[in-house]
Order: sequence, then C-alpha cells, then structure tokens
Amino acid sequence: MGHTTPGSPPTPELLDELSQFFRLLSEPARLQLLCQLEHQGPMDVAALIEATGFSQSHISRQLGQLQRAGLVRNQREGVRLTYAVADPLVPQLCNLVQTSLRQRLEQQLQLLQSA
Amino acid sequence: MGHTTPGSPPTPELLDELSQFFRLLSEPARLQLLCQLEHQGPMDVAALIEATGFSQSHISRQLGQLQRAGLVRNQREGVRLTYAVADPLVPQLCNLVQTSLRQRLEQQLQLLQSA
DNA sequence: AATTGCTATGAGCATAGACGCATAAAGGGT
DNA sequence: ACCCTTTATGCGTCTATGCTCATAGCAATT
Repeated sequence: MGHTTPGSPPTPELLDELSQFFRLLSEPARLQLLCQLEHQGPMDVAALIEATGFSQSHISRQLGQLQRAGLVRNQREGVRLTYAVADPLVPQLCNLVQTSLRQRLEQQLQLLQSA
Repeated sequence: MGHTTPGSPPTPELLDELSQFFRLLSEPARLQLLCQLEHQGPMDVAALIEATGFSQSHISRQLGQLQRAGLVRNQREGVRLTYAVADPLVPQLCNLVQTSLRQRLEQQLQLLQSA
C-alpha cells in the first residue's frame, strides 16, 4: 500500500529535468520517430519523411530536440544524415508503461465481468 | 550498436496512449504532486496546497487527471479527500530516467576532462 | 433544510509549442 | 566558382493547455 520513499524529496531542479525529459516523449511525432528508428535501425531523413508523412522542417526540428537530449545520434553519409537511437532508455520506458497500461486494462475488464 | 527491435512497430493507437501517458508526467506541477505523495505518503488536499503553493482549483484539476490515468487514488476522510499514489510505475520511471541522466552527465564530464 | 467547509468545474486569459512555408546554410559534384 | 541536393531556421498561424477567479456541487453537522 502506501509506501513512503525513504530518500529526500526530489529537488526542484531534478523535477524540472525529469519533466522536460518526459515532455520529449509526450509528443506523438517525436515518439513515433524514436520508435521508427528503434524498430528499423538507422534511417536517413528522407526515409523518415517517407515513413511518417511529416514535413522535412518538422522532422528536422524534432530530431534536433531528441539529439540535444542525447536520445538520438546522427552520422553523415555524403550529404545525407543518418539518424539512430543513441540511448536504450526509451524502449525500456515504453515497455514498462505498456505493460502497466495493459495490466490496468485487464483489471478493469475483470471488474466489468464480475458486475 | 544499432539494435533493431524484432517485434512489430507500435500501432498508432499505442503510440498515442504512450505519449498521453508521458504527457501526464511532462508537467512539473503534476510530477511534483506525484513525488510529494510518493515521498510523504497519503496526503489530503490542504496539505498538498501547503506543500506546493498551488491554488486549490489547479491542484484539483491535476489530481483529477492523475486519477483518471490510474496513477493516484483518493479516499474520503469525513469531508476531506486524501490522495495516495496508486501505481508504483512512476517512481520506477523516475529512477530509470534519473540514472540515465546522471550517466550522460558523467560522460560529458569525462569528455571535458580529456580535452 | 440551512449552514459550513471542502472539492470540482465553467469561463477566460496567457503562453507554449506544433506545424508548414519560405529561405538560408552547408556539403558535394561538375 | 556555380549549381544541386539535403538539412536547418526565421516567421506566422493555430491549437492545446496551464492557471486563476468565481461559482456550483457535495458531504457532514446542527
């Protein structure tokens, strides 16, 4: 039940960093780009445009944000840039959340069945 | 290096659910409320107002969102509502992200030292 | 049922950020 | 040096939402 965490409460700075990080993943476009890269391996921008249907400028901006956060890395291939996932954290998080969401849905389903 | 995830790519619906979930944590106010509850154990709204300095209506709305998402649960104590964390997922996520952020900072530090 | 104390919610304002268009910047080939 | 291709960025628009004020709803007490 009601755990209390023994450590100190998170500082405002940490709180801000955490929320900023989650904000990156809160945008479907960015999350989609990340998942696409995770699933397909490294891709260049043209392929990402093709896969997602977003405009070039939009993709460039979103990838820029992901790169500044260290979630993605790029590499030149001639004039093109190839992007790749740079941190295994994101898939981990998504799996955790996905599992939790599923569990909650199953619980709700059981509640409905018992009614 | 470049893993590719064997499973199928996430459906648009899953992508939306995941991003909506992360959006909840992307707001400093909500994350602060969650951390406060996690750290102090169950608290009533007056205590949360005291602890965070937010207005009553703001807190009510944010707690409502967290509750609809199943992250928080409330319980009547007379006329007051006491809120408590309802899912251990959030502290897990925060710890993962925090660890990853720290690792990245340490790497950057080493890069600076070797320069 | 009226009053009191606590919580939820409608209305409105302000701001952040997504998204596209146009254009600049950068890199490579002739 | 010029041109072509690819990526980054300034600017404008529009939507979403944080946040507040006022007020409505609701539970307990008398």
